[in-house]
Amino acid sequence: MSLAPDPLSATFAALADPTRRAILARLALGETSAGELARPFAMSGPAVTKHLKVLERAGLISRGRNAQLRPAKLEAAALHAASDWLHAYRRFWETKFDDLDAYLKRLDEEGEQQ
Amino acid sequence: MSLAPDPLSATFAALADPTRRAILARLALGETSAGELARPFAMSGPAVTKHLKVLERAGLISRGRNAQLRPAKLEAAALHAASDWLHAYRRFWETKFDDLDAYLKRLDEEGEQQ
DNA sequence: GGGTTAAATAACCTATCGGTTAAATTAGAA
DNA sequence: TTCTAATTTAACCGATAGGTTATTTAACCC
Repeated sequence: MSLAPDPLSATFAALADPTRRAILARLALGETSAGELARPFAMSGPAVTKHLKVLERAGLISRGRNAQLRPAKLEAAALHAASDWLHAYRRFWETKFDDLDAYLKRLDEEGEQQ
Repeated sequence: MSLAPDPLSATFAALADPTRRAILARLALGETSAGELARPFAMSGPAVTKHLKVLERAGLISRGRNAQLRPAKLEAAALHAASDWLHAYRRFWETKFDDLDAYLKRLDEEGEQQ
């Protein structure tokens, strides 16, 4: 069994996967079953089960029970904690936008990547 | 070489490590060298170099040059993008807090009736 | 009970992560 | 040039991540 990381690390790690972010986006529209969540992805059922487990351990979702279905529901507290952490840096990017030199350099570097 | 993930995934993955978040917190106070960043951690130099590389590939920092030193500097744009993503869910947890607020208010009013 | 459907578990595979030590690089100082 | 300091690169290691297929469990329906 893996050692439990701190909650914030677990949250950011859970968000670091586009499939999981898509699942959260879907759940923001309302709770739904694992099968329904799996449908849009070219991915096996067990893979989705694993993603849901990661999200659950990060506190980002909770699971319910409705006959054979195990609906997943968005739990926003962990998102809130992640947002709070980032918020501490907001001051930083708001005050640094007048750094034209860094801006142009970044644009140039991004251009080279493609 | 690893396949480049999408930028948002790279950012969240970079934030999913307490050492790297501590590095960013230090850099929010001002740019500094790799050695200075390594000092508070019980960790070898190469390990810090790797963390800095992860942060750099995520666009969260940039590196400079000052003699033998390679000062790292916080780059806030990627943090901004991550914050924007989370912001889309703000409505969700704020609604929940509104619900809680209304619930407490209702409890209070019901209490007054008795 | 027997069949069907939804989901989870088990076992496995490959790639990436986070660390190590040892060697190479880069730049200044004597 | 030679020495020294800061950092990176190379090579390696064990653990974790993200996927697969096959099997099992859970709950409903007849």
